[in-house]
Amino acid sequence: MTSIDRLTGMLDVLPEDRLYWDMIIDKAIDLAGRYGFQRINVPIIEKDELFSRGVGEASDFFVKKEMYTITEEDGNRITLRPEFTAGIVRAYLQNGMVNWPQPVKIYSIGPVFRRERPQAGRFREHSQFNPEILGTWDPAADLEIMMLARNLHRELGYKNLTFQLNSTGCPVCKPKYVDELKKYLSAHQQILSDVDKERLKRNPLRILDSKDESIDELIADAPHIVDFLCDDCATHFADLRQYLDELNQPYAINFRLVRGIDYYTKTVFELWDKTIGAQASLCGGGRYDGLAEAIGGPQVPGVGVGFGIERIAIGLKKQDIKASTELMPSVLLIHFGGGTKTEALRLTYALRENGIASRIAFARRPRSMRSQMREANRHQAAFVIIVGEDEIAKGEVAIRQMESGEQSSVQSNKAVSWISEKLNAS
RNA sequence: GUGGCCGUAGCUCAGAUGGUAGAGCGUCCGGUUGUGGCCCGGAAGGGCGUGGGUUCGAUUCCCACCGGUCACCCCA
Repeated sequence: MTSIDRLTGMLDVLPEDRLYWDMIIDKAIDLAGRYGFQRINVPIIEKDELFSRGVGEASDFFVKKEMYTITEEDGNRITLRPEFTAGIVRAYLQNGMVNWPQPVKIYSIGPVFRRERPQAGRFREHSQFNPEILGTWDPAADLEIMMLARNLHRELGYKNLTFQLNSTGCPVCKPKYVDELKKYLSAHQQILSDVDKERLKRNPLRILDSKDESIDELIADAPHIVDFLCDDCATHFADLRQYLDELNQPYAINFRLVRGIDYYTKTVFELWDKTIGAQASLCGGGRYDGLAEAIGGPQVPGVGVGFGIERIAIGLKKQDIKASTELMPSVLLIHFGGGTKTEALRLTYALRENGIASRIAFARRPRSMRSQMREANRHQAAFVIIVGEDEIAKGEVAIRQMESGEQSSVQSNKAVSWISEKLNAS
């Protein structure tokens, strides 16, 4: 009985689930490599300003106090990262990656923290795989990020995923659109829910993805961002769509797709799996051409995506996709204390040095053979090596193959090679 | 931050119109001399989420709080 519990919204990932994590992360690393990305680590904690200026003080991370921020004794405010991109862009600037061959393609994997109320598929600590392409305006970079997103899921076994794609414009064209939208929605304010009325004041764009179905028609008739894009944004969007079409990659234009982080420009997209619950977004990303400037650097265009590892794992399980549970064949060393224990220990380490998974039956005082055999069975040992007094007297050990029950006497100093041969043969 | 549902052993769950709790699984030990998976026996493990209130007495009634879960919000 533990008296101290896990913090709200935190997760213990047990061995069974960890298999899914390994599968997802292995695939992410594999794909990132094939796409030419290099892995970096960035700190879990950054200065508060990185996120207030990067993510944007108008975003809900700030207004709803969803970040874990602590004020140090000297007054510095430091924050547990609520997302990856700002830190990666900061690292790009600080480490002079502007002088590397462009674009720079890097990714990071690790936890991020947001103090939200937990829900199906939503946790206060969650882990992300986060690739970014920095230093190019080419919409083919947007395509590459989207292809990486889709293919990661595809190669993991996901079926029937479609992209939700939209453009969110840029500082040139977006404000005009927001004005128009606000005007339109204000004129119909009376049919908005209280929540949406609140959003109308704070962030009218968010009404587009309101879950209030009674305003679906209202929104369908609302001004569309695509009709307001400036030439630059419109061309970018058209080019990206052309690439997707030419590569036969299906996607759904979703003009109601808006993202909560302020730094996005032009392309925004998500990949959904509705079976997870209300939190359907497996990954979300887009372009952020103004972020580097916002945190004090030169203008560096960028595009990236964040994958929620927990959500992908949940989705895989719901689709009955199994993570590999194959165990390395292993050996259990059985002994009866005294000299037999010493010999068993010696053999255990010798086996391990030779690449054979092995474990010794732990016991402060000698345990019965039956008990130790049961342990071998429970741990699904492939072999048991019995080191008893009789065997030691003859310089031998008894080796039992658990599945067949076949048992042989082997010279002690040949035990490791005997098992190696058996393993190689099978 | 708001709302619905839930809160009995590690897990899945029983339980009494209020008299201080059980099962299955799991774990550990054992079933004659050093041998597993089946079977059998035994043990450990819970002041029934926490704190108040009502009562002679509450795990069972009431309230609050905490936690879990789902949804809103927001997001991966």
